[in-house]
Amino acid sequence: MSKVQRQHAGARATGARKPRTKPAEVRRDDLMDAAARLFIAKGIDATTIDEIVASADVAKGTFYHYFAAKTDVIAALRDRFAQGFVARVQAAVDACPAGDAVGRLCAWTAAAVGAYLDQFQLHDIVFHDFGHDRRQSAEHDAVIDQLMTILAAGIQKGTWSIESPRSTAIVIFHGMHGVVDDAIAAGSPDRAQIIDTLSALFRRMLGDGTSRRAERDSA
Amino acid sequence: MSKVQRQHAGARATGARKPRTKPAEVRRDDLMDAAARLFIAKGIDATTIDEIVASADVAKGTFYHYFAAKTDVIAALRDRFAQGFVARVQAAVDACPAGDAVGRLCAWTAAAVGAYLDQFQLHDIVFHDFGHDRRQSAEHDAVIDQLMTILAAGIQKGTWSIESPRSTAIVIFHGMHGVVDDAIAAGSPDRAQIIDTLSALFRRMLGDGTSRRAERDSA
Amino acid sequence: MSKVQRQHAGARATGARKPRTKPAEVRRDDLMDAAARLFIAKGIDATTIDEIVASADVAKGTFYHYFAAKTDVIAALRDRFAQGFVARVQAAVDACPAGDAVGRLCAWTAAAVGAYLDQFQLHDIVFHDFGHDRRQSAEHDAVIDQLMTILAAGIQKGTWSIESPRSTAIVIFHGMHGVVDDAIAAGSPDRAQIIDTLSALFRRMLGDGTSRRAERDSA
Amino acid sequence: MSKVQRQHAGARATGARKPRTKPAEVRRDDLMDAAARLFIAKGIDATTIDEIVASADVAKGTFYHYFAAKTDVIAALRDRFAQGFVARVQAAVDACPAGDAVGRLCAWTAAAVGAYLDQFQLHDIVFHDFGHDRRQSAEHDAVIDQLMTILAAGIQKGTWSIESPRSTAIVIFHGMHGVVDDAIAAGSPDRAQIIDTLSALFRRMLGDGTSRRAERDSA
DNA sequence: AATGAATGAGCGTTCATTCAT
DNA sequence: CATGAATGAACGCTCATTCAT
Repeated sequence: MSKVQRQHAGARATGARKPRTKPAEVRRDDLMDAAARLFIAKGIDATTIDEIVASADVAKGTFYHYFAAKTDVIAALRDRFAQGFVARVQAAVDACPAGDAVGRLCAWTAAAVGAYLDQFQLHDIVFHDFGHDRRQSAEHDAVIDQLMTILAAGIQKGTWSIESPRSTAIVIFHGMHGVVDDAIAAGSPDRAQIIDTLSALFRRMLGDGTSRRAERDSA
Repeated sequence: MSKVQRQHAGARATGARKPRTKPAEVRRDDLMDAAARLFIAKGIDATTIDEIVASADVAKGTFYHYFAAKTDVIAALRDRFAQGFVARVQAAVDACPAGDAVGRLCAWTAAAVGAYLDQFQLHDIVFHDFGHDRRQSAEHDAVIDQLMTILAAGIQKGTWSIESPRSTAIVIFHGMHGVVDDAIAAGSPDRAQIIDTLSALFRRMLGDGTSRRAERDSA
Repeated sequence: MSKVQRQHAGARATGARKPRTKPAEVRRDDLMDAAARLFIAKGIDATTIDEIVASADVAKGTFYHYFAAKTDVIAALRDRFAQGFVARVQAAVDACPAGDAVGRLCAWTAAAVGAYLDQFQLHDIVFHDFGHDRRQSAEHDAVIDQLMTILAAGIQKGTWSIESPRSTAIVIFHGMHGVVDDAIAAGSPDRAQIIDTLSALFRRMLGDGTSRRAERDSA
Repeated sequence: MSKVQRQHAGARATGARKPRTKPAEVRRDDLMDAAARLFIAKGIDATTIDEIVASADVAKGTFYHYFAAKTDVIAALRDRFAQGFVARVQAAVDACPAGDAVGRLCAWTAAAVGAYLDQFQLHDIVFHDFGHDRRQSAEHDAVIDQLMTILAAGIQKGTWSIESPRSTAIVIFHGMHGVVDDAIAAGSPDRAQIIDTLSALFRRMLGDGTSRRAERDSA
């Protein structure tokens, strides 16, 4: 239906509207930051576009200049999150010598626990309605691949012997999520302890000779 | 065409409406079944009360006789699901001798994988918006307790030696979820293989002498 | 997106909301009447649902209880208009003896001019966006059929001889519309004169012996 | 994906944007052509300025260099259409000897049918929301005047005797529109036949001796 | 127990128009 | 001439919930 006739009585009336133009990237980030802040604080559904634009200090139309729909910001936030997570963990892993499979897995565990603990609120937001819940996702796949690469190196060196690297990687990733979630739910999570517990479990699951010997020795 | 015309055409044609009274339990289950069907088919938010009552063939007001709000059906569905899941798994576990910790864990794994595969769609629905995502939930706690009981028996018998039974239980539970999810996402899940893979991983993680010996023997 | 949480703070807050239930037909007509009034006064696009419900003194939701969308009222109004037009004209035609083809055509002309003059504003509204403008429509077809029936009777009796009854009927119908539109545009339309002028033109176009003889005589 | 990303990718890739200046008339016509194309394809209301400028390959602001508002393009399109229609028909009429009233009317009918069939889609667009629908318009008046001039010549020569030339002209014009519309709606319109049918009807309506004599002879 | 008409606050989205560059 | 980021008023529509019958 035609809206031509009544369009824009307002814009004309306001008068002093300076464009306050910013580089597109900055504007876009402003909007994403504002959205993330509000989504975490009150949830996605309870956050209105009006609140987002108010928080980013732009007009409503500007939001739709950068995002086609509300769901688009969520997707953008998800991409940003996933990229950051993988990059952060990878950096920690790469700080270990390429040959030290056990060290790299421990580094992965420590970095993943840390990154997840630092960002779990945003994580919950951006992965809440995505795809078939937690089945299938870019972040998920990237992390699983990351883990499988570490496992493959250890297997090749003979450090570990596992039949299904993919399933193992999945158990590690989801186990990590579960244990951290449990710690968050319980109250004040102790990072060092979570990392120790998980590292021990994972190394044992991988048939790590070191952990087995340690057990035997301590027995 | 307005909704009213259709409704009225029907009402008028029938003449005297019979009360069609059903036992409360049946009505309630009808509504829950209708809701579950629709929730799975189109998602919770996209399902309206109108659709639920239409599917259950009752009037709108009837819905509010049995549930105080839309969220109540979800909660009722969640309880029904959780009870069924735990009961089904427990039955399988109890089919193993009380002393056979390894057997009981394998039974748990097999039953949990089976139950989850059979119900994952409903699972996704009822746990989607619950609490802080997957942190904290009745089902979760019940299952973790169930697992911890199995682990405790094995630890006491000396079959397994683990430091953090709770974390171990969580890794098992979430690992199972993750691997099954991955199989669902991949296409046609092979139950037997999933169960074998998981059982092997879990036994190794528990420091199961049997699995270790098996490894050594095969080496 | 879920609106469950914020739903209906208002309904609860208002307190005293008496249902003021009316028979569905009456409510529906109230809404249609209010819509027609506003559509004529300010145009369809400029009329908001808010105005319609305010004018009909019901809540916004009530509108959507009876009509699925704004376009639905227009369609309902169109049906009501078309039925009324055809019925009114047919009644006038049927007041003439079945054998008097000329009389029936004159009756058609007079009644159509009258009905159109009485309702042209609503006519403009309801047929404005319909189909391919004025090509193809239920009302159009019904009226053309009505006219063709009259013509067919006259042809069979030998009163008229025309090759293309359909085209003739269309010229009559559209000619009538055009002349009445012109009279409306010009200012105060004189019904009797319009009817006389049109009747004379149409009878001549039909090769009406009467009109031809009249011409010859007056010559 | 946000619009901005796409836009920027393009803008950035191109680097220095060439001014791509065109003569004002050409730009204006480009915009009108783009608008006409889109209006016909999706309707006026459904066509946005964004789409028009995208189709004409200019920036949004450029549109407002040439037209003060969206309605202005429609008006410009209407003028262009009306001028073209009248000119085309007039040229055909003027190809007949000034004294041959019947020939000139036939020429008018043939040319009008042809022009309308060639342009009915644009016709529908530009006259859709104009004035009181089809009552009153520049094109309308110009065509009616054109027809009345032809009729006046025939009346003066004694070829025709009609009391209300204006009403007759209107019936001819609207009758033509109606019959062509009907043919369009019916499917593949046969121009020659439409023209023959209309010419016969119109000549009879005008009391054309030729057509009357032809009838008598064939009887 | 069952019905279904009525409610109404609220939100996402659209898009013509402006103007600094 | 040309650009395109920014504006913001306006509106259709949804749907959980109530309550008189």
